[in-house]
Amino acid sequence: MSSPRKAPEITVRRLSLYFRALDAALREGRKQISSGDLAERIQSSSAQVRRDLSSFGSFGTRGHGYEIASLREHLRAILGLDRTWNTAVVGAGRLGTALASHGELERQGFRIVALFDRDPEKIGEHVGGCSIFALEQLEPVVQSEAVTLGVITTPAEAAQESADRLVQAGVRGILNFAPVPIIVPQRIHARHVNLTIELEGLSFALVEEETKRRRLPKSAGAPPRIRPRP
Amino acid sequence: MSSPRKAPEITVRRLSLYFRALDAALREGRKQISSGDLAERIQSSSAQVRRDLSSFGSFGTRGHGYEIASLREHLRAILGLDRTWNTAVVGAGRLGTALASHGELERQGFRIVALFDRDPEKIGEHVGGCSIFALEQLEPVVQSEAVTLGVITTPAEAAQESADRLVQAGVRGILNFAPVPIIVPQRIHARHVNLTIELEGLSFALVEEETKRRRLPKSAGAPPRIRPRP
DNA sequence: AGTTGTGAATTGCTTCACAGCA
DNA sequence: TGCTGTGAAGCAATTCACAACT
Repeated sequence: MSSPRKAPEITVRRLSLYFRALDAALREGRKQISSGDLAERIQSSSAQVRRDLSSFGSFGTRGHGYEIASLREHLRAILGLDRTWNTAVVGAGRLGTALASHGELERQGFRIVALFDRDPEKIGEHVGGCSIFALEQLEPVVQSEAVTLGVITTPAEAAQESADRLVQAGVRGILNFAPVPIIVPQRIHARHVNLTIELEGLSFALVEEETKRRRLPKSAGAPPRIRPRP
Repeated sequence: MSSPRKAPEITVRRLSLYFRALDAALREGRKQISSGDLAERIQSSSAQVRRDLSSFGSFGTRGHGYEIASLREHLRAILGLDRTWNTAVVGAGRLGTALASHGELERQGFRIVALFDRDPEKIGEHVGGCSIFALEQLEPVVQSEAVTLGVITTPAEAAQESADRLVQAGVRGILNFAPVPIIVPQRIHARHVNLTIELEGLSFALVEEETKRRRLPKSAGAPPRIRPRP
């Protein structure tokens, strides 16, 4: 066991994956799991799994592996999923409403308590059990509902203003889906998800593959056909 | 300059950011840009920028920096954005339709040519200029429309089947938004975006911050008030 | 016998620092 | 002079490999 020092971003990302893999294993009726099995489920290595977990504590038993339910609870607590995070979404477009009606978030403790939009047409509508408010209501609602997380799904132009309002109102973390970076004070935790970038990763990989294939002129995907003897 | 060896994922991700930053600089009327300036725009370091770019070629001029328009074109080509990627979306729920009507994707060359859904009610509807087809139409449509990329926005249960169908039909890359990993053959490039994981990164950070604050009992956010002299 | 937790070795990524060139 | 491109150094993450424990 080691003391809970540091927290490399990428490790935390894997913790989330372990957490889901444990859920799956539990649903299969398993009780114990080895680092090797867990690794396989998230396409990693057993050494990686052990290293990741041991940096937060000593959760396994030598010779037996990890007790699934207990490890799952540990991860839940480490990830902060053992409490409810009241969350506000700014931008009630398709993406914003998709998130609001996305049961998975709710299930993990991210409770969407309000949507905000500039469009007066939308105000008062209900999506997935929560109301759409005018932007001007952001500060009072965030405060009365004790909102700690904000999600921005506005167009690029409105992203920074949305961030400013969220910060002003008192949220501590922001997830930004707008295709521009937002500037927030040091103390605020911000993350950025850009759907285009994910697709660009794929297009890069495909182009790279073509280039590679062109360089070494063997086997173009399909295995070399064996010419039938005459 | 070095030969275009390897391609670390994380570098490619930054190339996408540079690409967008160059767009912004261009809109501001700039013609040249230094590694330092570019770095600032994506919150990185000048050394990082130079290293990243130089691993794909020698695009700058010593003493002057990079010519924005030209560097942008290079990145566009490297990222494969100089062509059109016909893309199919499986799952015409809120997220799927959000993507289909998301102009940004189209603008970067990812043309959504079809949506597929299991629900007979939805079939024949139009979203953002493309039709919703029955799942059974996937293979013929993918082939007739020369689709190379697939996006999965179905519920978890349908994700693997969707992946199988896409692969079977001939796509080469898959972006998966379902909250379960999908298994695809080696030759297929797959990526995974999980909205919950992004939020979990934030909740982890907030919990960690609280823990840290509790350990060193000074300054809880607000600076220590200086007591007014009596 | 089987599997963890972890030092040590390794691999990969980032930053330093400066020669080389416009 | 100013800024790139890049070896070399430094740092971080991963993997190896094995002692420790059930």
